[in-house]
Amino acid sequence: MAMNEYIRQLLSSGEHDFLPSLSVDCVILGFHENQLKVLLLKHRYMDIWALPGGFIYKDEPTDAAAMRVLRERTGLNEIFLRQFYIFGEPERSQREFHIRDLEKDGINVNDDHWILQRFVTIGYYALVEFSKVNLLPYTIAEKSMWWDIHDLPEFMLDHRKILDKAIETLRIQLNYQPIGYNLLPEKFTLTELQNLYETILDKNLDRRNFQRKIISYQILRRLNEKKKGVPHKSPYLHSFDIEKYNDALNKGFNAGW
Amino acid sequence: MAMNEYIRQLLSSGEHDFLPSLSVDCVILGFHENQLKVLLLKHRYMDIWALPGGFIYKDEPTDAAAMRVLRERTGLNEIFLRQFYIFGEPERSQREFHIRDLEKDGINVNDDHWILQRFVTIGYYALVEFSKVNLLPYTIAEKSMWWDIHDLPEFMLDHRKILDKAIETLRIQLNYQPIGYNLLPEKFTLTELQNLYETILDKNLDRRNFQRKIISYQILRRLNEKKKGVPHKSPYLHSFDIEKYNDALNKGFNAGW
DNA sequence: ACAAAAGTGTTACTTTTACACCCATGA
DNA sequence: TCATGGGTGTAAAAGTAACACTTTTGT
Repeated sequence: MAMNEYIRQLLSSGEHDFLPSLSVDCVILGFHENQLKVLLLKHRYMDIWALPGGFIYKDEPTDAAAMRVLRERTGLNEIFLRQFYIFGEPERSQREFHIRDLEKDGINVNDDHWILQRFVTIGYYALVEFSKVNLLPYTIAEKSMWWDIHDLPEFMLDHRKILDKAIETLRIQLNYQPIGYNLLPEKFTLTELQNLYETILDKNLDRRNFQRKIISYQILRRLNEKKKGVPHKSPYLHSFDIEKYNDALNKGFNAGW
Repeated sequence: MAMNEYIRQLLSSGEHDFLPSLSVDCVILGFHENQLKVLLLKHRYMDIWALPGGFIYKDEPTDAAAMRVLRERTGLNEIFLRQFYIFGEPERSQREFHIRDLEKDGINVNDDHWILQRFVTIGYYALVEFSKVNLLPYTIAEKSMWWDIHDLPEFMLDHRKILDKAIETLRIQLNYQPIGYNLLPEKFTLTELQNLYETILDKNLDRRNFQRKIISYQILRRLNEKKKGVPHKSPYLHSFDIEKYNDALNKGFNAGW
């Protein structure tokens, strides 16, 4: 079985290849059918789910490691990726977790094996365009799947906490940064953008006020094109003015003081 | 020489005691004479300065490690401490740095010694009440000193980048969080608080507007007491309503959306 | 023709900004 | 008594919030 082979390989070469004690975990968020989705991997023996994560090569920047994990899972490159927190509690449970799993794999490891050591994990979140993602096969997990943010399964270890922290961070950043590029398709309607905001904030916004405000940021271009095939009046399509969008990402809105 | 002894000890027991590849660095900020100050340690052979940093014990939460570093340097406990970024580039220069220094110490280490490996560092910032700090002797540095944020020396490695990132983070957080507790004495004037804001933001604020806004947050109590011995009209003293202050820390101001 | 989302403006209210005078104190 | 920072209010401007009707489209 490929998975088993993969694990054996990882276990034997990992100590040599990877930074010890450190991992990355990615909260990969996509937007689909007006709902925010997160990509999770199923544990190989239990019906619990984990964030896609991985280790860091000894000469690899941590950001690059997170990007690599992302690429491995989604096939996407150059997506929006940002570290948001480090989870550095000594998690005792991880140890028992691994031992139990490896036993079921028919693999024995020494008690001081690197995989059993404590890991500090760097949390990254990524915003991806749902429609562009092809879930790639992966050897370490049985299955990967998008989950609605409002309807989540049981999580492995503290991964629920990591996800919650990512969304909390995103919610705060919404107040001084634009969002949407990488989460929405190239062309989108203002209502779609508003739905994204509403989903992240988990509250309703007034349509006209939302439009006025978002337009005042000057990061949008209204196209001479309307969305076709929708059951009602055709809305205008918009796209981001990527230069101004990136400007806004750097400078931020709402100085406050 | 105590420093040398300390280093030998650290080098020999470190691999056993500490998480490999990971360190913490603390940006310790204090406020004094209306200026924001940062605590730096002098390198033992060169006239360059470093952030106080340290390693993480194998069973120690990363936050606790940062707190410990802080305590070792300032004698303070229970201060405001927050992780703000991870610096995870493979920094090649560190290696040559250590080799050169240890040579001067008359210490030889193997090429694969743990101290020569790549370290990912977790950046923490701390806000401390300047007047309460007693700079404690420390064996690894020749000298420690408060530096004005606007007048800084040459830094070791990428520590300048870490400091800049800490201040940038602080500046952003000022827009949705209160600040001042732990940086100001128990009783302070509104002007002192305003000076703190002005220093962090690096710009001037209107006195009346500042007061109106800060009072509207309802985190302050005006005391029936005035500051004495100042060369002009005695200003009222204020203190934080710590319950409301902490509430505000959790909930945040300026929702924006 | 009907149901449903899209487009659009105005008014009241709140918040922010800009600005100036008198007062209290120590030197 | 003088110099200096402290205390205080208001008016104009900007921004935010609340709200409703007409248009367009697919069915």
